[in-house]
Amino acid sequence: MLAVDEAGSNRSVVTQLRAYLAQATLPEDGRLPAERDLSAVLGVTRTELRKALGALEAEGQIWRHVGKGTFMGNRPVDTLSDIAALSKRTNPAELMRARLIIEPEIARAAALTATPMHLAELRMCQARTREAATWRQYETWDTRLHRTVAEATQNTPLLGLFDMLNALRRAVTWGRLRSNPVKPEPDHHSFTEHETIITAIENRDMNGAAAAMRTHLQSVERNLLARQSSEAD
Amino acid sequence: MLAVDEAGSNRSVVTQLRAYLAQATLPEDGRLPAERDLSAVLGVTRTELRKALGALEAEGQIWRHVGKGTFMGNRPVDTLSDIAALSKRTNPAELMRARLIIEPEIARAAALTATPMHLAELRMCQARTREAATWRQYETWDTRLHRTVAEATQNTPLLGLFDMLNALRRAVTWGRLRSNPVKPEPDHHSFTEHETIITAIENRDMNGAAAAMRTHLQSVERNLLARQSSEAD
DNA sequence: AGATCCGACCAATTCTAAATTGGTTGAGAG
DNA sequence: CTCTCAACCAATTTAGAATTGGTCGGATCT
Repeated sequence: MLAVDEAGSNRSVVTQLRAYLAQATLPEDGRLPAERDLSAVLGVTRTELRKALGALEAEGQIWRHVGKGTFMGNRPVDTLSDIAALSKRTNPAELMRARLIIEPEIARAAALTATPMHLAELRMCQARTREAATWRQYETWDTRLHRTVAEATQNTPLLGLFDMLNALRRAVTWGRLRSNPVKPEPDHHSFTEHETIITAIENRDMNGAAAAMRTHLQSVERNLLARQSSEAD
Repeated sequence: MLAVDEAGSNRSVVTQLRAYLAQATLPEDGRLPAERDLSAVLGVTRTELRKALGALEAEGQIWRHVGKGTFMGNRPVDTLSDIAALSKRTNPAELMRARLIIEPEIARAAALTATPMHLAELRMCQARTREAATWRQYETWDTRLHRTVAEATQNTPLLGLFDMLNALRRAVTWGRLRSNPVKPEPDHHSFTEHETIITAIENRDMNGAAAAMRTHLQSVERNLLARQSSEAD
């Protein structure tokens, strides 16, 4: 009934559990048997086992989750890399801040590594956006242009990050489509801004590419805010 | 039997299909009924319908995928945001290049937005890494320190990108764990480098924070290469 | 003959229901 | 009082059925 006694009885199970963990060969992911099974193997009550597991969890040796199981090692940080979950916790303004931080650096890297093939595709996308008869077509080629910049870095992880930002953008902007059905006007700001970006990349001007991309995104942001304020547009 | 006749018969189904698409109210994701159902609704053969769908797909109005269905709009770019798929197409060197591009910018942003709470947590993580008795513990707090920098940006998408990079790192490094069981030495390069990063963030020195983070990552990279060359270590 | 229709089948994907898992509660035994 | 045991709960995984676009071969019609 004394605290010492409780600790004592628990400690024996804990040590027994520690011995088991040291000896057992558990699967790649470090998952150990279910509590019901493990209690049978160790010949202890589930209640007892759970106390011992609780102790090990408290000292960070293991981590548990309902429906998943009990695992050895550090609990993995709950990764926010899920687009759907992420899109619910953010907003267009925050997303634009992230884009302003990331995409200029992607453009900078692209200026260093772009191949003639990439440059040709950039030029083609630029031409297609000018020819676009509808906003749908414009956005198709605009998206591809920006993705080509990311591809030009020739860096797979970087391209993955860019895709994630893009997926987020679609998820966040979801619902409020472009209300304006007319096609983009020939003096749309994006045309000259795209031109500046592509030229900088062609000239291997890393700082110029980053600056041009930043300017472009700020321009897009200004446009979004303007459209938001005048609802009808 | 002439080519014109074929085109003529197809065109009628195509126009019928176009009319249906213009009139029908399809779900949020733009998915239209299954071919077997749609053919019944339009009163045409599935073969005929498929020809018409093929035409519309060719001109980019719709896109199809086995098991998924047929959808209106542009085919979504096959996003590389899947960690597992991504980790197979990349390598540690490429990943480190991406980190060198992204993480300094995260540190720069953090220097601008970090709250006293974040600074306190950074200091705590730094202390914990110094106290670490094993590499496992060291890595736990090192990881948390770097994530706190990302949290300090107070930007959800940016934090998501950071988590994605981290998940990638774990996936790519998978298999070759740290072979050295001894604890980190007191003069480990990371200690002073972390100190420089945290100090810069405390001083709201954005350029300093970015530079310190870049230096730190380059140091880690050097370390990795050295360990790789001397396999035994 | 030759195109078309029809049914069946295939592989990729989604949907659904059962099984599993850690966490919790309450009655009863010691 | 404490511990045990069984049942239950919600989160998660798993496995199998159902669905979907794509394909093939024989039957049918022109």
